[in-house]
Amino acid sequence: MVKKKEEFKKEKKVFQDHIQKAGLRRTAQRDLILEVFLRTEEHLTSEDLYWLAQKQDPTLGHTTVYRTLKLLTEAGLAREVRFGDNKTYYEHHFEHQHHDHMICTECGEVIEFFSQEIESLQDQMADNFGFKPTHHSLRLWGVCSDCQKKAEESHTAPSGAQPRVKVKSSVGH
Amino acid sequence: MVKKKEEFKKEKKVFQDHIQKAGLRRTAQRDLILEVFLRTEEHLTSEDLYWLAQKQDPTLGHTTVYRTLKLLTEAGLAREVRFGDNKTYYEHHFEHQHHDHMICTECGEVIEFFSQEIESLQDQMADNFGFKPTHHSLRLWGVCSDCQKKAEESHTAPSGAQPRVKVKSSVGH
DNA sequence: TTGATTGCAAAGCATTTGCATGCTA
DNA sequence: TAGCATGCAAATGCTTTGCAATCAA
Repeated sequence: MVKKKEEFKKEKKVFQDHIQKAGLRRTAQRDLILEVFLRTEEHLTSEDLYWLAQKQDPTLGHTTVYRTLKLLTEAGLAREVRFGDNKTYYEHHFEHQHHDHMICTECGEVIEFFSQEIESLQDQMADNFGFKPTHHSLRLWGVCSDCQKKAEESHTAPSGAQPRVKVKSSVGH
Repeated sequence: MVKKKEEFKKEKKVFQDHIQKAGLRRTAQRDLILEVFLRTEEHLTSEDLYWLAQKQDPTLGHTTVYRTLKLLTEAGLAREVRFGDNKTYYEHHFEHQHHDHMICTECGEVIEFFSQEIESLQDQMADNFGFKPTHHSLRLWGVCSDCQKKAEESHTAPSGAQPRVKVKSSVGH
């Protein structure tokens, strides 16, 4: 894992600025958590991030990760998302275009998508009610193309019971 | 509170059928919980429903309400919804057209809306990814027209801090 | 009679909080 | 030095589970 020194300069500045503006303090833990967050492209929970960062600083505590992720969200670097398994996931938000999610209820894969038409219709709809939207969340649950193929291949009919959503995570614990 | 004997006949049959098909048993508690649920038009939590039903049967337990709401959901009578305050709300689902929600982050009001155009675009979008959607959730958070007016009237600027979503409930405890 | 159902208490789980200690600015 | 940050343990809040007693079919 090569450390590119010049990477994430902008993001780091955003965080430093936010910390300064809020009268907070820069700490080694916050730097580490930001670094690990920026390096990881997947959606991750506080727990995921804890295990990743903990490798670099074994003294790190869960609490600090929770608190720092809130800070990153306030700074506009992260965004909280929920996929239905009752956990809070975080994704990159800085200079990332807004997008929505499709969640496969078989394998947990998360597909990001964006539709300007849907966005416009939402705004229009809100307008009809005199409602001033600040943010929104659109999620589609269903079966991704891979899992559809797998279901066809295995001639045994899939169990009728609907599985609880389980979000796939490539983060090893 | 007048009890209309002939009300909710269809819904009750749906529940009885589901119970029978699943090899379960009809009980006074389940009947009561269903009755109270059907009578209440608002979005309510298991806790809300517990307090309402508890008036009629003081021996009723929280657990039974939780379990019965799951049953109602399986039977297609109820639908789980979340508004961002980390609680599970239930709304009527049987013969109710699918709809989405706008949630006022000032007063907690929940506005239901429906747009066939948005629905179609979602399906189209899913199709682009070979994704077979089973259900979805669209929520807009923002400020309702009433709260906008109130903000204008009180010349004192509203606090900049974004309040946590608090869902209004007209259910008295 | 038999196995589903109930309600209590206890357990789970993700997240938050209190507080003594440690550390930035 | 002041007071923000940390990390542990304990608390929280919603929801689920274990289990003995009860009840529907």
